[in-house]
Amino acid sequence: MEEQLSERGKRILEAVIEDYIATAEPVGSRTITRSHELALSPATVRNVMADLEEMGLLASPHTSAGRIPTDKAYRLYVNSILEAKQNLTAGKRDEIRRRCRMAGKDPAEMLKEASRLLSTTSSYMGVVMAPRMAANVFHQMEFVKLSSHRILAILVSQNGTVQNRLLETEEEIPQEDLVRMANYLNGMLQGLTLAQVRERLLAEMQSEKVRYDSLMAKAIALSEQTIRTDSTEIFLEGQANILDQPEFADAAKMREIFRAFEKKSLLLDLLDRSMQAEGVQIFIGSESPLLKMEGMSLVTSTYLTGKDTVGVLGVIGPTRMGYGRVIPIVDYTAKLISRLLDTE
Amino acid sequence: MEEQLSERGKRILEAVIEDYIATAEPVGSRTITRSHELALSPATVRNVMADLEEMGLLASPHTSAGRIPTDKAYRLYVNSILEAKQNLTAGKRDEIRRRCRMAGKDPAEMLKEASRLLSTTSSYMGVVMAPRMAANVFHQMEFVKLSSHRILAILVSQNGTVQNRLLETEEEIPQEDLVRMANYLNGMLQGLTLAQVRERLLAEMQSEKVRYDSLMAKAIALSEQTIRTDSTEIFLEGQANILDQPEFADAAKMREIFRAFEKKSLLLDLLDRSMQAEGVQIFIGSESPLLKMEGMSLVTSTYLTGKDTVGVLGVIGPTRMGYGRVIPIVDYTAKLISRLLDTE
DNA sequence: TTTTAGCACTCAAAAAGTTCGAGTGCTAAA
DNA sequence: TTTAGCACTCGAACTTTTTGAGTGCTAAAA
Repeated sequence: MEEQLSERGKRILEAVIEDYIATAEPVGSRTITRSHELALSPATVRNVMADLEEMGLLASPHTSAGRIPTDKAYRLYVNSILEAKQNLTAGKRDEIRRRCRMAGKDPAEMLKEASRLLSTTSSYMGVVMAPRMAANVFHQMEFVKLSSHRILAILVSQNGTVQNRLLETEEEIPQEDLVRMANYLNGMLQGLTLAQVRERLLAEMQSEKVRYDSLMAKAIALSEQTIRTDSTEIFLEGQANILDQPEFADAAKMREIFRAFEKKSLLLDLLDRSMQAEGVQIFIGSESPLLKMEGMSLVTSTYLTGKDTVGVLGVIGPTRMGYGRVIPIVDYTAKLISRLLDTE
Repeated sequence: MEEQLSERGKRILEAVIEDYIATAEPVGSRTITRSHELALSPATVRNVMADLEEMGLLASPHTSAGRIPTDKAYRLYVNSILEAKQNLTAGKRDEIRRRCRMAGKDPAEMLKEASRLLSTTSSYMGVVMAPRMAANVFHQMEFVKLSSHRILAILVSQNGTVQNRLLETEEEIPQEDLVRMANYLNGMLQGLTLAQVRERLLAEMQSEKVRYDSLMAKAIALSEQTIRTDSTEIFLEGQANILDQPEFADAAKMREIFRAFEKKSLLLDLLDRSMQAEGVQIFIGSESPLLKMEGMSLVTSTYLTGKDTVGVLGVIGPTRMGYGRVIPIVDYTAKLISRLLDTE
């Protein structure tokens, strides 16, 4: 804080971070002079490291161990990476593309595959938050009669998402009425988001003209029932990957983490927050409000359909994560998903 | 083997198993005389235990530790439990019923909830294998036109399962043709299982009469595309529960287990096998062909719709599992699910 | 002024050594 | 056939010792 970070300090800090990322062991002055050619003696490095420690960028677990980067140091490091946007190798890019394509057209399927993909390519956990149902744009609605009192309502959104709901009706509704209802609704709701659709339906239910037309009243009641869901889905894959991280080797820690992720609501908060801003975002350990996230970081990026940010995806790993490797993966995957969702 | 198991031997074996289940520690002669009133001295118990060891029912980790039951002993124990069918407390039964009801009508949703339920009530892992899609009975099929070249095909099975598939067509098919196609198919396929449907469609594609009717040819081709899935879904819940089991406390073991369950195919084999016979079945540790199952047991029961066994559900836990508690849970849940699926 | 060599010091982790006690098997008496 | 008694075993837990990577400081070299 007090003093400005010198060029040399920066170099050494980077070296510490990189070594620590690679080994998960506190790194000492000796190690650094060997692995990064800095043309400096360990003693000098020690002096600099002491300064860095004072600035709150390094910490020593105990006197006679090496030092480890603090969250603040990671932040600095990550910011410098974000500036110098790296690119993926062509191979990686191809792999990602290929696997996303494979998943087919169903958006949910595709997002799940993306999550799996993020986890395998990063070797941490992959996470994808599906677009809020309410943000989807209405495309079409159909009612299919299954038996005298059971109707299957089908709601198709413009991005290709399909929702079904089985409805039980009091009285039998003839097939041709169902068709008329669908036509009427399709005309009325064209191009609205599902959130708007909902509002519209509720308004409509109050209106005079509907009171006198029991068929329309029914139609509206039915569609209101159909649309009454807004749980946001989260795909979390590759949890087993974090078992390989040495920092979580002990059983108690592991348990804590698994328990934390079992409740997806915590994760949801975090992802929601990263949807506020566009593009790649990074939460490092203590920066996150999620208590149990101690020792973990989250790299996310938003994805869009058209011009609207609709969802967010990313990678969760230890704070000591290969950011340089992970950031481009997340970035590229988000862009790809945006493109794939858009062509629909 | 050699010698027949005496009544007293049986009592003592049971005592060892129960203590071991409760504590996960090797149990010694002393402990047993205290916790189960057998009116025997430790020395006598020791003698009997030595016999049991010779019969391959007990094993000692080392000379100066107590003894632990072998898989063979568990088998014996479990068989005697199975005979003396225990019942659940009314409270537990109510809870299970309540939670299953809550899940609503969608079969997939219900099975997932059942899996979660099995995991929380047993405090091990819950697993449910959904009915093979192919075993479902065809009820109805509809085609909904989304845009000029995109059709949404909807397949409804008699148990209420709905499948959608987006199809792209070369040429535009008018809405009324789609309706005719659906009618034709619905007539033809009524009451067949999806497996039979598939066969029928393939046969039909060859037949003369279809060759000359391009509309029918199209219909059949489309529906064939729709039905072309047969992945069996498995719901596995409560994995975090096994982290609490002391036998899996060390990190390496945990990792192994999580990795094993990540590939659901292994589990699928095992569940498939337990579908061969009806009712509650138990696989104990080494009896299972699944290598990684070392130290784990599986309690399953089949569930039915009508008279046909369609799926299997159960609990996976350590070999040292509270069988007496788990077996009735699994049994009751399977019966309940059968009933709920049936009323549809 | 900055860098480096030298040195005493620290402290966790690994290795080696102790102690403790639950549990065993055997023998001989009840 | 059962039990009391006893010597013996051996892992778990605790202590002690050793080791070595790493540190901070000082004083000499650049």
